Amino acid sequence: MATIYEVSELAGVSLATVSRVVNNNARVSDKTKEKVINAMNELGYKPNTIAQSLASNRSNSIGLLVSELHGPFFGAMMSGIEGELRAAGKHTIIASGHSDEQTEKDSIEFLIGRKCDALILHAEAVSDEYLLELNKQAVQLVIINRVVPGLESICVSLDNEHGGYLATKHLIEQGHSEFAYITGPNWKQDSRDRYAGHLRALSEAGLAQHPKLVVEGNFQQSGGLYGAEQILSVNQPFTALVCGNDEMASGAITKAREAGIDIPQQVSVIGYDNIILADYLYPKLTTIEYPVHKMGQMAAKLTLANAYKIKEDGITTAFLPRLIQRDSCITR
Amino acid sequence: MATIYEVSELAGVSLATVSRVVNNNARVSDKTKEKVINAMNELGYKPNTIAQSLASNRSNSIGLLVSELHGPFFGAMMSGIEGELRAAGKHTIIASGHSDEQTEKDSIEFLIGRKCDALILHAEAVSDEYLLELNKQAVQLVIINRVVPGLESICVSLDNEHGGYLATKHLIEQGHSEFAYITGPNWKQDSRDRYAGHLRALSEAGLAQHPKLVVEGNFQQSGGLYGAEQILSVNQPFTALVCGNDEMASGAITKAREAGIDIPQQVSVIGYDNIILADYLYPKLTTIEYPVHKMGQMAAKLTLANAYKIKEDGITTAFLPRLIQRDSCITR
DNA sequence: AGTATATTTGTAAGCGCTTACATTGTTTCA
DNA sequence: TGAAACAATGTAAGCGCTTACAAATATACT
Repeated sequence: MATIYEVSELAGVSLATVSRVVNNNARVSDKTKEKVINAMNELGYKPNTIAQSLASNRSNSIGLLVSELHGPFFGAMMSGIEGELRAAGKHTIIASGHSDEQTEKDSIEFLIGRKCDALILHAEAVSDEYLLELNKQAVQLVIINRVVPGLESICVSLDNEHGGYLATKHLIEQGHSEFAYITGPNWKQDSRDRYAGHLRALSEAGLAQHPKLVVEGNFQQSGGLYGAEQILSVNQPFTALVCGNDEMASGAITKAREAGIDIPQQVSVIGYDNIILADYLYPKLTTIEYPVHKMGQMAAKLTLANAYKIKEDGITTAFLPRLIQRDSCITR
Repeated sequence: MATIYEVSELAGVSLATVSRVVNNNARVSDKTKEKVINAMNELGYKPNTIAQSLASNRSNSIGLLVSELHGPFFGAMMSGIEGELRAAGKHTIIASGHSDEQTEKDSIEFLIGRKCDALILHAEAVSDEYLLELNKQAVQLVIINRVVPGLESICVSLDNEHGGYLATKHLIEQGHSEFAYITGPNWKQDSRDRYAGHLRALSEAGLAQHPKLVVEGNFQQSGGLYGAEQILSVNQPFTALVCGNDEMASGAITKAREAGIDIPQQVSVIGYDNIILADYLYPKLTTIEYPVHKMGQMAAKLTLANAYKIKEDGITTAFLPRLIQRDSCITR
């Protein structure tokens, strides 16, 4: 691999001049620039980005921490972020945290070690204090899907409580009064928020949640399978099932169908997230939209604005969920 | 951030000694090692991985090129690869190529520029020649889901032709003789291979593919929607629909249902890949298993073996697909 | 023409590490 | 006891770039 030195030799200029044309950040006469560019082409020169990073303490790349590399939620998020950053000529370095505190910390350290210019974090397991501390250091931070008190301006989030409220309110308006609920993992804030919204809608309507009809799931299809099984086993009647997310709704529908229950005739089901799958389930899933792709884009824009002072307009950090009506909920 | 120099000062030893204990690659007396470790802890020292890479020309990280960051196929692949590499203490740097030649090249260059010790590539758009050339350079390569002549030993792949054959053969055995087919993009080798297998099964049974009943899709749900629409519009009877992958099958089923066609009573549908979604569709989708997660793991193992001489056993590069029977295909 | 000013280029000191080689200290054994 | 062999540590030269600062050259103005 050719180095900047060889280019400078061939072009008959100094290292500094080559560096200047590579980075296009200082005046170089057209004549010299041309010589350098020719030399670069002839040698097939590609800057060593590692050396660039070490010398400049910048890397033109942004670290992204997600919980998992698979699944529609993170897929859409990564995709939204990467697309936006790529358009701005920045690279994305992705690391996964597996919702585990130590793994999240390791990954964050890896990203910092790789001299990322900024970090976009979907961190679930580390504490607020840790994030506050991180923010105090030089790293530019954007936090996605979480609100850390004191860091509101860099937290891109959805009002999950409101979404939970919307879902249940919709069902109440459709005449339902007996609810089952499959939550996400209770240690996750978004899961708790969604459930809180559900309870608020209920109490507003003078209704209550039967405790035997709420079961903790895992935000995955298997959790929906399991949750539906539990709920059906308690022999407590209900006409609507609220799920913490679409994947669990999909599992629950499958299990209910196996049990001979007709969705939505006997039980209405509502999900959360509006992942692409929702539109292809049978029945098509009524759900709450989580604009994760858009939010990813926004997180990226915010990062670009903060880390590179690139002017971006229309920056919002607080997103509002909305109801997507399809076929899995019907009037009672 | 503390540097190795500060650690050496505090511990009262030389830079070299600190480096030795960090890398644990040369004899250091226990006493000295302890002093150094204490100093590192006291300062919260983390090696600057960029500087390490530059100096050592290694990075303990492996570059991964995928086509997209979203979607169940790449999700499972990334997940399989990353898990295996993480277990070996290596980091994964992911870049996406968007099935575009220039973008793939850019991303590969980015990964090389980041001094990845090896590359795992899901490259669809670059030529065989390009990959051969790349392989000649110092970079360790593993290619996934593609067989490049001359590079067989580093290509982890599935016999797509055989899978296509299995799918159609299964339907033939179930008594079907009139087939519709929604292909993936024709420029993709795996898509063509699957279709070739379909044709082979057909001709083996003395059957032929009606040309009006084959339409080119895009490997996404929208392609299934579109494909089914096209096929239904030609008014040519068929009893079985073979889809190039599960996502298109899901779209096709949705569209067929909208058209009032009962799946599988009127038309049997088979997919390909066995993505997680297949098990949650209604009817549950009969499909061909593409063990992408396993193949990802295998690609990672192969990489570890080649790039770091880590002994791994049970390395195979050629995978065989198999039929997964569920509810979307019935005997005629 | 001579000076002041702006533009272009070069020089050289790092960035934080690794590692070949040199040096010093410690054993071993004839 | 002293030379040979080995173990532990230090020295210093890079790795391929960026970037202050200095130097050289071009341009403007009186």
